[in-house]
Amino acid sequence: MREKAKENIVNDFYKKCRQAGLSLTPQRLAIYNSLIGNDDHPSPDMIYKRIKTDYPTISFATVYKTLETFERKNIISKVTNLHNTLRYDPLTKKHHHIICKRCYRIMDLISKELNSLPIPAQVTKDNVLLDYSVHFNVICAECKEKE
Amino acid sequence: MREKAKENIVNDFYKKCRQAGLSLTPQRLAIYNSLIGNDDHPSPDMIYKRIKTDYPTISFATVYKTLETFERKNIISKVTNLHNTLRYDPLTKKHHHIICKRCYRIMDLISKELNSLPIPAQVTKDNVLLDYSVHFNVICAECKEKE
DNA sequence: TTACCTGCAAAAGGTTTGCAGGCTA
DNA sequence: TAGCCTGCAAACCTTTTGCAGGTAA
Repeated sequence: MREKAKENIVNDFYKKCRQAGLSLTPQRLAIYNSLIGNDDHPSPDMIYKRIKTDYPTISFATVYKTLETFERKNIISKVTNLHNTLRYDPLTKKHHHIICKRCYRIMDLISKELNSLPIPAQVTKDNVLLDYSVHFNVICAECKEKE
Repeated sequence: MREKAKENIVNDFYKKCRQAGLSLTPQRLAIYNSLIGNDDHPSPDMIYKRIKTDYPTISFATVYKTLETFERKNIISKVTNLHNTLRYDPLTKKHHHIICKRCYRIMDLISKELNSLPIPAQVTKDNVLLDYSVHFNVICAECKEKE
């Protein structure tokens, strides 16, 4: 059963690569596996460390490049669109953000409706909820123009 | 009128600092002003550059420390809780995230209700909407335990 | 065989830290 | 005056880049 599940993951991966026009390499499979096998949303560094045991010569460059490729081909997703640098906001009251995925422009969005969403039980079950906000990922007018 | 508005901002700032038990310094006022005067959610680097003209000896350390202090005292807010490093997710279908503000643990949240929110007109007015997700900022069980 | 992929090393950003001197209250 | 704040410089961590050699198809 366990073996079967593993095999399915490998087959899935092969299929996804073929569809995306990507070469199959052991390194890529290892990186994919280290993501699929965990729900901890790893950083490149965490992935590098997990793989290092089986692939002692793996490099950070490969990890970074592979993750970026996977994301571009929609095989995985990136949680952190605004990781590049800290960004601050003078607005401290509850609000939401519209974020351009190309230029990282951030726009405030004040919306009564979004301020009173139903909170899923899973959120408050084990955690103390501080606040929440909705992120709208967009391509802004200016970036759309350019494309 | 203009002068009056400026004066109000300064008074506001003084009040906030007093309430927070912070010393008033010209640098802090300058940093605060550079945020209040703009809705572009600046990075520390952008703030540094804006202030450099009036305060040629300002340092990055001061900008970083001041911004962190302001945020801790709720005078401003940080847009990017997950800027520390890239984080990836094998889940590509629409979902949401529960994020611990202390340890940066990220948990997936799948919710039908949250998948069909009303989209405010402001979002689609000028931009192409790609997707959206709700971020729940929490203190997770483990971190709560520690505090 | 060809194009793509990997690994190395160096460089480039962005952020943090420690400390000495200066300023606010 | 005491304690907090600033500015400098160095260190640190994460990410990117260019290139030479290797591998998948």
